[in-house]
Amino acid sequence: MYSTNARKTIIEFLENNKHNSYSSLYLVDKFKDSINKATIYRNLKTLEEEGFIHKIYNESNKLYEYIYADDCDHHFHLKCVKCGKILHLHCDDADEFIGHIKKEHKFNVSEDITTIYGVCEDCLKC
Amino acid sequence: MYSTNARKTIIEFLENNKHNSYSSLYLVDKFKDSINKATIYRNLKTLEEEGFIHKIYNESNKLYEYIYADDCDHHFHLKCVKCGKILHLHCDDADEFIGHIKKEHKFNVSEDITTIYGVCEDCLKC
DNA sequence: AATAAATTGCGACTTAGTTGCAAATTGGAG
DNA sequence: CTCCAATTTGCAACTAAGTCGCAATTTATT
Repeated sequence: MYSTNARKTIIEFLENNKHNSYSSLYLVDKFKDSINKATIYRNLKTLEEEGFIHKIYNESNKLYEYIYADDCDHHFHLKCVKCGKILHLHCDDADEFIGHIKKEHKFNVSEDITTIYGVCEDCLKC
Repeated sequence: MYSTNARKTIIEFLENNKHNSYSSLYLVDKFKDSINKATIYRNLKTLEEEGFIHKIYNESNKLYEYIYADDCDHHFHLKCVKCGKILHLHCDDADEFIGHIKKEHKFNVSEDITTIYGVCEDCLKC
């Protein structure tokens, strides 16, 4: 994977915003004057394939969203539907829950492609 | 809500296929000779607003999917990424897990808009 | 510096989903 | 049953996120 200006810009932005997810559209708009949208989409695709970022499923079902993959395997993501913030659920209770679903409901959960939606603490006050 | 032929056809189909989800595109194609696609989308929207069906989030992030809402509130849906089958997770362990997330992780989970992905028992054999 | 491979920009394209509008259908009041 | 307003439909044009082919540029290697 070559290190290009476009790629560096995208990675730098995502690295500096690990706690939120950023939709493809947000990135396309943010860098519209410096990086072509096809380039952004191609980079997001490559970065995901190489494991640098994770693609998650947007509740609007319209946009791709990405989070910087800081060792993002094997845990659920909690996404606040109000502010967009992502929480990484490292938690034994989650493992137990998954084990229970496997044993009692005969279903093998894939944490990595599942996003749990809800409202975070900060947004509950609003 | 008026009872029209188009609406009756769509409801009947969804009622007879409660165990799977059907994407908007599937319905558009299935009834392409008898119902205009705008009518299908408008009906899906109306039916969802009235609570007859649930819209869920497709892992491809490209298509709307719907399940017939047979008292579909307050539980997770498990969706098999291989066959598309939906399981309705009525389960105390889920409630405990949600309670734990609320208490320890300060996050209020919305079960109704969350779909848990994985592989079902049947597809595990393949 | 030369070269091959990877990447970019551009613009045209694809396609799921939406919208405006006139025509048709529905259901309730009289 | 008939009339009428409200709802729904079909159609075609539109929107917009994302993709693709290709020529031009950039990158890494020797």
